[in-house]
Amino acid sequence: MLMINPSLKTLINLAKVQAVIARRFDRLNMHGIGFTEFVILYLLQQSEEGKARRIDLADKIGITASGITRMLLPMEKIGLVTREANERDARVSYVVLTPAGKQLFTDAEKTANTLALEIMPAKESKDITSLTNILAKLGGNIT
Amino acid sequence: MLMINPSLKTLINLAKVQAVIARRFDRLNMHGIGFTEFVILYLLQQSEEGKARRIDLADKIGITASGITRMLLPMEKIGLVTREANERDARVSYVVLTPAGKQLFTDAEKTANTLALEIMPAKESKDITSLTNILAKLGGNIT
DNA sequence: GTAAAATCATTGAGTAGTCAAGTATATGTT
DNA sequence: AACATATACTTGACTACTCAATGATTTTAC
Repeated sequence: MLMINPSLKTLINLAKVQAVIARRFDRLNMHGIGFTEFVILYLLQQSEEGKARRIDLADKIGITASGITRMLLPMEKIGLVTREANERDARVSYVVLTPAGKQLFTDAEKTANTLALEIMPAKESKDITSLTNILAKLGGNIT
Repeated sequence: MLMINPSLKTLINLAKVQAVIARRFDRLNMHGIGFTEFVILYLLQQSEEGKARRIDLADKIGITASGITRMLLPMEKIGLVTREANERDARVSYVVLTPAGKQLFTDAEKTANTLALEIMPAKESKDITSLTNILAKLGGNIT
């Protein structure tokens, strides 16, 4: 029985915990969207102008450029976001939050908050702070 | 700009960090296996008899029964694991680690350990302990 | 000012899962 | 003993990504 180091063991548990949590969120099926889509709406809503470059969204949520293209396709189709060109750089295509997208986020946010508190109750604030700090060191920089 | 609660924000960062780490592990392409397959080999190797029920493996790594069936198929095909019946319960089919599977784990473990230490250096032992404890509360019970 | 290198986004092909439904067996209830 | 419920696993159909390659544009270096 080979031993593995504590770092690796921790990363294995991180993967497990995340898998279970992700499934719980996705099963909520919040107003028709999944967890990643919810995070995209959150980031757009939270940005100054309600828009962002595709590559920046991808980096923030930790998926690839290809992944963001594919996630956004159905979201554009159902009208949660639209496309906008950048006048100074023709390579860039902004993702813009629509009023419908903003409204859906507002609704979904309530459901998501409830589940999040079920998983990590506010009274565990020490753990929440501690976890946030560790995740920040690991690249979790979403504010 | 709607605020979301700290618990939810933490879970969003957890998802991001995990996505990035998972991709790093999978890109290693450790001797032909991915991260989840590595964890399956680890759990089998670490078990008393080098075998486990499918459902128990699934629960431990946080995927569904369906998911474990699909993960194991190619692993059986390349001979890392085999199947064994349970005499007392015909519903059960054990997953058994083969010598080839054990050998591959031994090799892959070195690569995985190195990357894990790159992500969470051993000198951050306080963080590792702290993260392990928090993950344990969230259901991360792999030892 | 042109060539080389970098960046942004998309596409084709594939993988690692999901859920819902189904099969087989076992267990609990009366 | 019979019937209902629960458990273990698999399958069909799907989703949410991945990588590698490509096209288009911009930036950098000479």
